[in-house]
Amino acid sequence: MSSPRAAQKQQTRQALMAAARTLMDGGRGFGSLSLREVTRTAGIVPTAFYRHFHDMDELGLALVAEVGETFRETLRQVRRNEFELGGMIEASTRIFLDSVAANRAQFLFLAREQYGGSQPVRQILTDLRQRITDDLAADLKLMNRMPHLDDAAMDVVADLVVKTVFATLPELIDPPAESLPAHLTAQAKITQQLRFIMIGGKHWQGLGKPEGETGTAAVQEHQARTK
Amino acid sequence: MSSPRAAQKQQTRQALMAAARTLMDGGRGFGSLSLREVTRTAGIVPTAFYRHFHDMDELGLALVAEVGETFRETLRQVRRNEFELGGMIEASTRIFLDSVAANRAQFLFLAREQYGGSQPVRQILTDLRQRITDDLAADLKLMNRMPHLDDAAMDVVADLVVKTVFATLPELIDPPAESLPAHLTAQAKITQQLRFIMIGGKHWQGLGKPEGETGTAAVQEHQARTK
DNA sequence: AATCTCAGTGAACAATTGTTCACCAAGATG
DNA sequence: CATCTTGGTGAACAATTGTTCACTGAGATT
Repeated sequence: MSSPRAAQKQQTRQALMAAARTLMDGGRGFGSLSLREVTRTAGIVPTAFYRHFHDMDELGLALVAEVGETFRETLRQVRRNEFELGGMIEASTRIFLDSVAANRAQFLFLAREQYGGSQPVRQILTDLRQRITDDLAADLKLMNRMPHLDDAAMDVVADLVVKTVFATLPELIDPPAESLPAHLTAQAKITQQLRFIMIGGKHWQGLGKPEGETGTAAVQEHQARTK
Repeated sequence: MSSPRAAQKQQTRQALMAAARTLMDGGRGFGSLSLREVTRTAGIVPTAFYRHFHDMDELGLALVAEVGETFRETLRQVRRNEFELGGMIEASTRIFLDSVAANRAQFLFLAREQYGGSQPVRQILTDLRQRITDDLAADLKLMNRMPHLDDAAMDVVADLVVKTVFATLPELIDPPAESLPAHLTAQAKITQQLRFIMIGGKHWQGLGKPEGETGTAAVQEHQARTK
């Protein structure tokens, strides 16, 4: 047991990542953190940083990998949870929100840097999000709840769901301001929003003619115009 | 005519804002820009900065105000455009995308800083977004397209729409990577996603029992279990 | 027990930062 | 015309930055 040296190293590495997350808690963006600040917060000397990361960017990539792993593990947990039709969204949302609360600092990094980070960080975050979207799309195709949608349309739905979840992260992380306007917890709100999307997918009727709707001509005309 | 002095001042002020936007084009976050960089890019000496802004934060607030005005003006343009039922989303989307393209740097700031910025910047951006959401909610209530939704539910739909639009901004601004996977332009994708949402709102049937759906019992059981 | 590895140290560096101050000169005001 | 206002200048400052280098000493290897 004890400390086989390599363990001590990874411990310091974790301290550096934790230091970066801590500094970001104060509202700062990752890109504005200095190497010296991070080492100072982690309790080591600046030069020791280079024993773990070549760059601040590389630290950023490590943080992405970390939250990515947490995220995907949470999704595995969601998928494992067998769900009945009506309760699926509620159950999934609750599991997800619990995970966000349990790993607040990690998801804070994700929320902050998803569009703000440096180019390499943003690129790898885009990849992570794409993988998540693809997984969700595959799941949606398996459970046959949107019979009118072809695969391409299902991809668009999955993209919308993931987009919504990612865009909701800040609300879930920040102090939710105050008891919200109505009796709307973040949980209730995101649940209802995801349900709107799923219902929309379920009632989609092909080419812009959801039900007794008019306006098909306008749609087709527009699509022709933009072809 | 000529230059009444105050005009020259506002011109320099604009140069400072433009400089900040230009520097952000390189993938940097606003929070990582230095005062000296900005003045250097704007072509003035560092000390002159203080004749216009007390702070870098104050520059950030000015940038928020600018893009906020552009945004709301665009929405006014959307609202002015009389729309037929089927073509409303398409027409609105097109107007919006045109505005984003025409004011790319402004919207880039909005997209990047919506969750990444310093606390004062983020606060005022939250306010801006809330005003936009409220306006949209009011519009949705006027045109009576979702009869089953009460006002609170309509607010949630408006929030979802605005969330989607804001979260889509980065795709609209960055080089769209390459000819997208399928024949999916950004325009077509966001249009279809907004349509999913609107259809979902239209077919909403009250309390979690959208149609011939089962599962209400499961929901209650889960909620009881996690209480 | 002797040797090697390597995570962390501490001094030193050139560069850049935010902010101050006295100063200028062109436009506004009388 | 004389005077005042004020946007922009340039030198100077203490502080902080990223990176280098030679070093140490405890754990790993032999």
